[in-house]
Amino acid sequence: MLDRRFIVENAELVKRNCANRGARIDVDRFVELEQSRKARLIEVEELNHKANEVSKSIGKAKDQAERESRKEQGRQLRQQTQDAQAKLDSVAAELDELLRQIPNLSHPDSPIGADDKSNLELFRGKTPLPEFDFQPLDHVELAEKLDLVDFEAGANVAGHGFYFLKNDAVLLELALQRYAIETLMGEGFTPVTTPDLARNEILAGIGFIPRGPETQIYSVENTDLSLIATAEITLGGMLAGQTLDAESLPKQLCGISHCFRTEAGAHGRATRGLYRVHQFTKIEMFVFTLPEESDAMLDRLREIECRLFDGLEIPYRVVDTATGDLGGPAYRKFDLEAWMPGRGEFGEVTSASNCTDYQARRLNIRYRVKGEKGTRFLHTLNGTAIAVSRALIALLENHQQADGSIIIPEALRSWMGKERIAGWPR
RNA sequence: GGAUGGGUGGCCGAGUGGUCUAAGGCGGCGGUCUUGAAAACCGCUGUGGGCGAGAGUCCACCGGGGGUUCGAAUCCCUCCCCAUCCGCCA
Repeated sequence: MLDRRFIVENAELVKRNCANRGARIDVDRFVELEQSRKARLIEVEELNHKANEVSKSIGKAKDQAERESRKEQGRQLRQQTQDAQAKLDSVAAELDELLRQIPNLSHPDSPIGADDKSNLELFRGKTPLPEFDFQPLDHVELAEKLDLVDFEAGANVAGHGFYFLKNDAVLLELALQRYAIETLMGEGFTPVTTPDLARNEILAGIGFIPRGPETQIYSVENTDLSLIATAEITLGGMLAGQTLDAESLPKQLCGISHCFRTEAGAHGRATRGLYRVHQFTKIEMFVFTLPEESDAMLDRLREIECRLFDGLEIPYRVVDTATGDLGGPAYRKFDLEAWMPGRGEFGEVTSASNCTDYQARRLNIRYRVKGEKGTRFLHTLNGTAIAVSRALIALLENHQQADGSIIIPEALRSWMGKERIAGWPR
């Protein structure tokens, strides 16, 4: 969320930003409520002050009669305080509701537009689009012929959108994880495996809405826990409530987790195969930085993603995400979209965001500069290293051969233990 | 899951209803002394917020939330977390 005072002092800017992002928020109402909140806060503080004075005087009162009269005075003041506090609370609650809906500011270079149609292609990866001298198959057909994925069993066990990986697909998943982790460790990231569940409070701090008809989140009945949609949630939550020394930044984590998504309302749209599934494994980067370093760090995350996909020899394009497609927390977002021959189009495989202090303010993560008074909110960034299910699609479809085999890119061979998934006679 | 003991400032730790304005120590910062340093001594040293041009002043904060009371770190309820033991278990 944004700083309250900033919103009041920059109401026009915030309004314009909300419009660019397609967020319908009554910013004027917010400003009005914030002013009212301050007035009520002053009232409560003054009453508290008076009541504190009275309470202190009781201990020093000289006789019983005086004590009793002061007590009565105290009772009245406390009653008034309570009434004033109730008014303050109700204003604050409405204000907070609004505040949480206001999206982050946007980077001046982010393309302005209502949705992903306005996303701006920046450049392409090193690998050219494949040219097949045979009719290429999509990953679902390939997986079936090579016995790599069992969608039917997944559906029987857990429903549509679930699947079993089998045989070389399992080795590929492990190889992809190892490849990503080794690369990131080389970049100074600390590898972690994270819980696959988190408290709803943490989900909300990162910017997810755990309940409601539109939610992407599976929640666990009779608890305040949800299945995580990304390790961003747990990695960001790892330091919730903490104040770090500036010298300890940046803190770079990479987490392996499963990701669970209900995909509510997504039916009928790209639901074939592994593209839009309810569960997948993902290696995620998460970074806590100083504010002045977050822009450069976002570029770095994007570069790492490019290196990972160049290494996998998968063609992709890099996209600068339009304001209307940024979601709530992101200030700027770059996606990598891999070429997927089966779909005949590019499909999102990674996403890197600079969330500036938006998540840090919600999660109360601060830093302290040696010799300076007070603390400030740090910046958080996240980026996909490898989302296994979508990386699998791109790998299988781009590296398929005329004989039905799949060539394993050089970078994965040592982890995979082979250079080819054997095919079948076409 | 059950039992017991805990959670206090950057860290350790005292504090069981009213000068708590949270003792004391460690660490940190500044000073005295010294050629310099150490030691010793002296002083300062939390976070968030309100009002104020500022000096300053007020409010809140002792794991989170709620309650009792004129008054809560202290009493009550509840949740979370930590430690130890028991049970279950890969």
